[in-house]
Amino acid sequence: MSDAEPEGLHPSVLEGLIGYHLRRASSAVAADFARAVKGAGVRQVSFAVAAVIAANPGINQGAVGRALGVKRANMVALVNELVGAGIIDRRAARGDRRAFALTLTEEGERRYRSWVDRIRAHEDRLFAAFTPGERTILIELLSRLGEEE
Amino acid sequence: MSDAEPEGLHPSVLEGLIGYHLRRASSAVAADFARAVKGAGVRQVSFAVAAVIAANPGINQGAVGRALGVKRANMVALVNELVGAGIIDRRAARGDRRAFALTLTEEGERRYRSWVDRIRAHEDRLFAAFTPGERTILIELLSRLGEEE
DNA sequence: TATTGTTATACTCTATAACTATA
DNA sequence: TATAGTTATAGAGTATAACAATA
Repeated sequence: MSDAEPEGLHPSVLEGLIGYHLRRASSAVAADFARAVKGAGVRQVSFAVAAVIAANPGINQGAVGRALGVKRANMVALVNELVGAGIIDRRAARGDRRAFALTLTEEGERRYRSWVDRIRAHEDRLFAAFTPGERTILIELLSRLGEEE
Repeated sequence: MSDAEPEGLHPSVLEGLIGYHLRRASSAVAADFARAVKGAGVRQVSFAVAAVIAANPGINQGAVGRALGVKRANMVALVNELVGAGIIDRRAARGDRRAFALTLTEEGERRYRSWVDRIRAHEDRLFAAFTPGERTILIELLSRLGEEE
């Protein structure tokens, strides 16, 4: 059935562990994601940051980090990377002089949309053998796990 | 519904991407795994190695690595770690003088069983809100993804 | 006191390339 | 030529601690 034993090995305890399958699936999907956006100058995390900003213009770094489970210390390089690439704009936030308001630039909007297209194509390819119902169920089950942290 | 936006943010494209939910879920489960086995001297990967050896006594490193998607170069430290901890035994393989046959030691069998107990408890706790049917479906869907590599 | 953003740093994980000894 | 195991090393990814400015 499942093929964690490609050389005809005996199945192990791992077959019954959700964590094991999650680990394998997540790393396989991440590897295909990387192939899909190769040369586009974006990674899973930086795309996630761009997506949260796209949906919430003017949001600050800390809020993006909390939404994604990324530590504030690690947000710095991530935001610098996107600012440096001309994807996002970092302006002083009105009302809080400690914070920055993040928005996509015009160029960033275009790049972001092309990333979304590539990534949707990658998921459609990878999940071609899944029915729409199966995809929905998978997302529903996974989203019950990922939001605690 | 889903809570990737804990501060009342607008939902983003990420909500519809399986890869995103996989990433979050996998890292949340891995973090709980780490808490569950804290002090037991085992990690997700080393447990996986032990599990494959437990189910396939006499198997060699390369085969374990291929079964788990771990590069042979990285298997070395992993096997050394388990040998050093007295969990597994590394003997010359009969019939191939390049390879080693790996088995659990007696002590290793005991430790392995206690790890399995802890890990099953961790999964039962984490998936308490999942029905047995949901767990089965989740494993089934995930196992269609993780075995390519 | 708490929070925003920052720097510096360390630790883990994984990938690649080159080597040896056997097959 | 290919495979089993090894070494060395580099690059991600992520975590912690401490700091300045502001709330």
